[in-house]
Amino acid sequence: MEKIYNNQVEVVLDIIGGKWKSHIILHLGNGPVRTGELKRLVTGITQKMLIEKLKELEQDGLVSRTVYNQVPPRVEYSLTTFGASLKDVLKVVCDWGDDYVRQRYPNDEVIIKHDLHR
Amino acid sequence: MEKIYNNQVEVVLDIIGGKWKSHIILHLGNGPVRTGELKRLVTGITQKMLIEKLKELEQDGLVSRTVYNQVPPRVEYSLTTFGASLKDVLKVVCDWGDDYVRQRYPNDEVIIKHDLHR
DNA sequence: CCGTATCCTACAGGATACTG
DNA sequence: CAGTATCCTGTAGGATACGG
Repeated sequence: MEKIYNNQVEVVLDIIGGKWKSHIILHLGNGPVRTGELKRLVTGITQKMLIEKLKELEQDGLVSRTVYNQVPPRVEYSLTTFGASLKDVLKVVCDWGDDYVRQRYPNDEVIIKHDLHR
Repeated sequence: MEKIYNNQVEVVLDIIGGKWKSHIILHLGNGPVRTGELKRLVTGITQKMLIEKLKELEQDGLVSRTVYNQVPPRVEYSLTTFGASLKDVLKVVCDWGDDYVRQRYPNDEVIIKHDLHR
């Protein structure tokens, strides 16, 4: 069953679109992160959404999941090569978003909670 | 009333997210386009969605709308400076999406209807 | 600590018909 | 030709509770 997109941007939107995925990817930049730590980093996300989105990112080849057989359980997530390259692209997007907000909303009408990349 | 985002990527997703906006922006690249022509270019979009998304893009400062007082009515849309710069960013996104699809789905499991930028 | 299962709600997106 | 007004539906996302 083929997937059909109008253009390549839609492919990327399908991968990082929605409320949480970009935030997750940007927090996976510095090496492996445990599930609980990630939940703490991605402010406001529920466990259900975190696991769900991580699973989707894994299926799309952007995130790898490592399980350590120990008690208590330990699971770590990190970016794959694909994920890392996408993160570089997101950096470009971030920079544009930054300029956009600064120029268009110079008086804090728009608030960025986690000001990344600058 | 302030808007709050987790990161700058969300700002951009708010602007170009959804099913149609990226497609519209990419088609507004080559100068002004009339409404009807745009509807023809953006395959499958309904009139309601087209107008709705154009209005949102205009409010976000990415698209400008020019009305010519004549009969029959003539309305043209084009990218603003902001819109044009965003289009350059989308080009980077497109390129990544292209590589991604080529490497991960080399056998046409994924189809791009409008193969842009290459 | 990590993941799953239910249930629920809001809203993006679509079909269609109408106006100037 | 360009735009508006209704009505409808699928699904992303959230609250909550449970299990290994």
